[in-house]
Amino acid sequence: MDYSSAAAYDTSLDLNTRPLRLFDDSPPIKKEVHSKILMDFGSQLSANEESGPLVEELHRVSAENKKLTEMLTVMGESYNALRSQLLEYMSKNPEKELSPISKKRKSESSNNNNNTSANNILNGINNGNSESSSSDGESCKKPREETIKAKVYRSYVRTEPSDTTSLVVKDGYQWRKYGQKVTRDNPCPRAYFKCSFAPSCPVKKKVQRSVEDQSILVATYEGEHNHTHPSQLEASPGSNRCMTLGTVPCSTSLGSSGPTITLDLTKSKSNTSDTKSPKPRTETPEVRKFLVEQMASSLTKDPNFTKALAAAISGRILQQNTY
DNA sequence: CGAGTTTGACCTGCGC
DNA sequence: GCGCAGGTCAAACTCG
Repeated sequence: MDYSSAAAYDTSLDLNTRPLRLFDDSPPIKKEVHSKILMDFGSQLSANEESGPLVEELHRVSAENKKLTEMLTVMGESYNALRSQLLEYMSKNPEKELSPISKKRKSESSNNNNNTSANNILNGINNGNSESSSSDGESCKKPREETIKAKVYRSYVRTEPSDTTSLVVKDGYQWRKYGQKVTRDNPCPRAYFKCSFAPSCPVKKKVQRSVEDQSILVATYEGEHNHTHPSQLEASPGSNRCMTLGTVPCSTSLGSSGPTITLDLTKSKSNTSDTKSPKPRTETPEVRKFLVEQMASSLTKDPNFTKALAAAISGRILQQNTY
């Protein structure tokens, strides 16, 4: 694959890390790397061949990328402001709901669309790629199981639009499907999975296509895994690989449906460490910086991620060429 | 043959 | 109490 040609395009994968602004004070690694690639590529180009139009295109795309980055930064700041307002509000009014959600069970399915007004805003900013809902709307679920206290979070995975039947979200864990149901507010069936990696693992997963965009799979996880991540036990390379990037769980999959990179940004810490407290992030700037560095080094060192990145970039290039 | 999936039946909670 | 809807069970089925 010709990686260098990819650099002339917008290679910034929308991994949704910036909008979430988990690491506010972190150095803009992606931007630096990106512009370095662009610079290297640009100098190579001008030195090796007089491809003026290409250089022009390079500059144009570079400027566009910069503009988009700025927009993302602004969005991220808005998100942060809203988020802090929300947290502030919630800490002041812990007993109040943000919106008059009825005690109806339907809140579970409806929180796809109309959870809370504040969450709606956050989701909008977040673009719905990956979003935390640990302050979930499922708390009014039936109290039959102790999972009522289990953490609920959700991840969004974009799939090939043509693939409207598969309800498989590859997150590295082993899941056993135990049921499927068509729910009222979504014509697409919802699939129920249990973690089959460890027999005693209480984690359940519900996967359903989004009503608005059926190419998006909404995976709702309930509970916490009581075992280590399978990829940590068997680090065998394969078409699917899961890894934990520092503290950000992430999975990449290179299936026939194209590369999918899922950053589980709903968990800012590792599975084992965040089982207790869903409290807001309190990392110091130093910690954040460390996390970012760790994440970046994990990314650059992992050959599979490089592969996935290359595949994603080529996919994007093809996509752009069709416009 | 075992593991995983499918699917209809059943259970449970909630609103009326 | 009844009906509705979400969640779960388990027998039948499929696949490697």
